[in-house]
Amino acid sequence: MGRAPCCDKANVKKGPWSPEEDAKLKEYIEKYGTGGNWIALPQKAGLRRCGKSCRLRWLNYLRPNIKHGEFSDEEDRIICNLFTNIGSRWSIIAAQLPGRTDNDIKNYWNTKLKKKLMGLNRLPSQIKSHSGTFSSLLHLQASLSSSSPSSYRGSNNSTAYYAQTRSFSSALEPISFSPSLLSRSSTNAASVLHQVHQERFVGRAMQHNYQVKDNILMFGGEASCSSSDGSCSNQISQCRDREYEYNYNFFNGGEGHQKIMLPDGLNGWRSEKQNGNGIWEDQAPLDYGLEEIKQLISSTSSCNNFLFDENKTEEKAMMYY
DNA sequence: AAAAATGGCAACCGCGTCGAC
DNA sequence: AGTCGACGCGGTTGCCATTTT
Repeated sequence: MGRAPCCDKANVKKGPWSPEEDAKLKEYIEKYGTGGNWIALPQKAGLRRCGKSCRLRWLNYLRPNIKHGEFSDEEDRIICNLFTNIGSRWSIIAAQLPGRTDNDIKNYWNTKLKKKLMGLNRLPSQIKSHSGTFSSLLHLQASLSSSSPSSYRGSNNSTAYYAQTRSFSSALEPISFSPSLLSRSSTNAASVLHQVHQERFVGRAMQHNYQVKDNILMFGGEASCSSSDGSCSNQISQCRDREYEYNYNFFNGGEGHQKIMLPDGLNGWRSEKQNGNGIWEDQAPLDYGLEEIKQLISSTSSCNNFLFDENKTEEKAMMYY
C-alpha cells in the first residue's frame, strides 16, 4: 500500500504555468493569503493545479521581491562558503540570500557554479591567480594558514589539526541563521555546523589510513591497496583523500612543507611543489571528476573538510567517538 | 541549413518531519 | 502514544533555447 496522492492526479494540470494561471494564483494569494493550506488553495483560486505545484510556483516565481538574473560574486562566495559548511541545504543557503530561492540556487550551483569551480580545479596552483572570487578565497586561506600557530606545524596529531581547522573556519565570515531555519531537527544547521567541525578531520582521519612522511601527510597508503597491480581499488577513497593533502599542506605552510603528495586516482601518487616565486606548480596532469567538486571546495573556499552527505559522515564520526 | 549535443531552468516527485487530533 | 494529513526539502526530470558539428 503506497502513499496516498496529495491530489487527484487525473484532474490536475501539469507542466508550465500559463500567464493566466499565474495571474489567478497571484491575485488569490494577494487577496486571501495562502490560508495555511496549499492543498485546498487551487480549488479556491479556481486553478486545476496540485497544491504543491501552486506553492512551488508562488515561492519560486510569483512571490514579491524574487530576484532573477545573474548572481554576484558576493552571492557566489556565500553559496560556496555555505555549501562547504552545510552541504546541499539549499533552503538554508537561500535564506542567506534575500530574493533568491532554493531552487534558483540549486540550479545555479548545478549548472554554473560547479563548473566554475572545475575551471579552478588545479589547486593549489590556483594560488598564483590574483583576481576573482575563488582566488580571493585561496589567498585568504593561504594567508590564514601561514599565520597559523607554528606549534601545529609538522604535527601528526589529529587533535592539533582539528584545533587548527576550527580556528581557520572561524576566521571566515560569520554565518547567522534565523531560529525558524534551525527549528527542524533534521536540518538543524546549528548542530550541523557544530558537528561538522568535530567530524572534519578526526572522523576522517580515523576512517582512512594516514601517516606522515617527511612532512608529507599521506592517506590511504600501500596497506589500503589490494589489487594485484598495486593500484588502489577504491578510487573514490583516494579522491576523497586528496583534500587532506591540501589542507594539511595549507595549514602547515612554510619551510619544510614545500611539497605535497596527491593521490591521483588510477594514476597513483603525484606531487606538487612551489617554485622560487612561491607559485605552486603541479608536476602531472590533474583531472578531477564531478564527484570531486566538494573536495575542491573544501580545499579552496574555506578549508572545511566537509563533503558528501554530512548526515551520514556525521553519524560515522559520532560512532568513532 | 539541418541535426545533434549541450546547457539552463521550471516543474515534478518522493520522502522526512511536523503538528493536530 | 499513535495516526494521518500537510508542508518543506532536495533530487531528478523534461522541455526549450542555444551552441556545435
